[in-house]
Amino acid sequence: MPNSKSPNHQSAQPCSPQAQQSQVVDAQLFDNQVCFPLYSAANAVTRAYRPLLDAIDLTYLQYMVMMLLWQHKQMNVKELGEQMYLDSGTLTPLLKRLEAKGFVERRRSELDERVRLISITEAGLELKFKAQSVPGELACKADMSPEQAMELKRLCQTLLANLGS
Amino acid sequence: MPNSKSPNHQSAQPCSPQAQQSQVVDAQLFDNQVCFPLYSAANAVTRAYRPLLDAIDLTYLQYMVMMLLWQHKQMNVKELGEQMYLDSGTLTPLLKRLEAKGFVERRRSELDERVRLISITEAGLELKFKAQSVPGELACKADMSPEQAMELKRLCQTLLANLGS
DNA sequence: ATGATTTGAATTGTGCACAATTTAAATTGT
DNA sequence: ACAATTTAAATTGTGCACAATTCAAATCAT
Repeated sequence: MPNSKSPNHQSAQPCSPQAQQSQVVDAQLFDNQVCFPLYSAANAVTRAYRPLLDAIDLTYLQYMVMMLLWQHKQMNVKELGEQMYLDSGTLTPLLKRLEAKGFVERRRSELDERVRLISITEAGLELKFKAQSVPGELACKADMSPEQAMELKRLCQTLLANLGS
Repeated sequence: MPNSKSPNHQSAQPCSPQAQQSQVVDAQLFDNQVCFPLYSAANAVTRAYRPLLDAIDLTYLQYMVMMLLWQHKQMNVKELGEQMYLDSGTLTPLLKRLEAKGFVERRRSELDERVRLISITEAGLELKFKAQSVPGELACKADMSPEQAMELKRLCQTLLANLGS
């Protein structure tokens, strides 16, 4: 067993289908889906952020990029992609839009011409203050206990890790 | 208190910011976000389904629609939208694509000409058998215990309900 | 009955996601 | 040194999401 990933659970139907549960669940029934509520909740979150972020002219994803840049000041596309589980196909146009709004600067690295360095601008830094109330307002809408929120986060991170890539 | 929705928790920062926690968390720090892992996990799920669904020429969302139609045989756009938390702007083109593939039929209701009835075709019904292994294969990739899966689902449904609409 | 309102879908336009491909620069192997 | 490979971004094309608008049919109000 040369793998650090040990658990190997089986939920609705087992991995090797020798089945025979007393509680037979129809895994092809819409209401028995686990991931669709996840999918819908993720959409609901971006919908809930939208009116809060409209005021500072950011989408939810752009807001997440800005959050990384408030912290790191400068990152390249690969680093952003690793943090956000996104590739250049998604990030390049998004970063161009942030550049057009004046919140980031996109220039080539001088050490490695392939690398595109994304750095925050003065206007981008100011956004951090304008966005101060956003987390609290969203937490209010979401109305989850800290325990529920942490558990949700933990489970999502586990799933994300298990699904790999 | 004329509201059935009672809890009103406050997580990262309280709704009315009179703050002062011993454990001060910076809600503007990327790593402290609760919803971004949710967002990333949802993307990872559709990514994980993709190779499984390619064989039957369905996207994840199309697969969810087919699941509803395997059960109900016929639904209108509004009913689909209520189940899936999506509107006609998303569903109409998706249903046209399913129609083009021959998995559903789209016709007007004769009782109410505004209503578009979506009914499953023979080919659409056959998909249910071809897709039999999909839930098990995904469960295997996800590798969550039944308890974890149920808890994740429950938390997502709570969040979805709290965020409303 | 008919004008006003409401309702169910469709349309339009913007912004993700992401597979697949392309481009150019850096690195590796001999 | 330089051909082959690898790597970082960008590009292309398809399919969601969703706000906003439009359109037509049904319902309501007088």
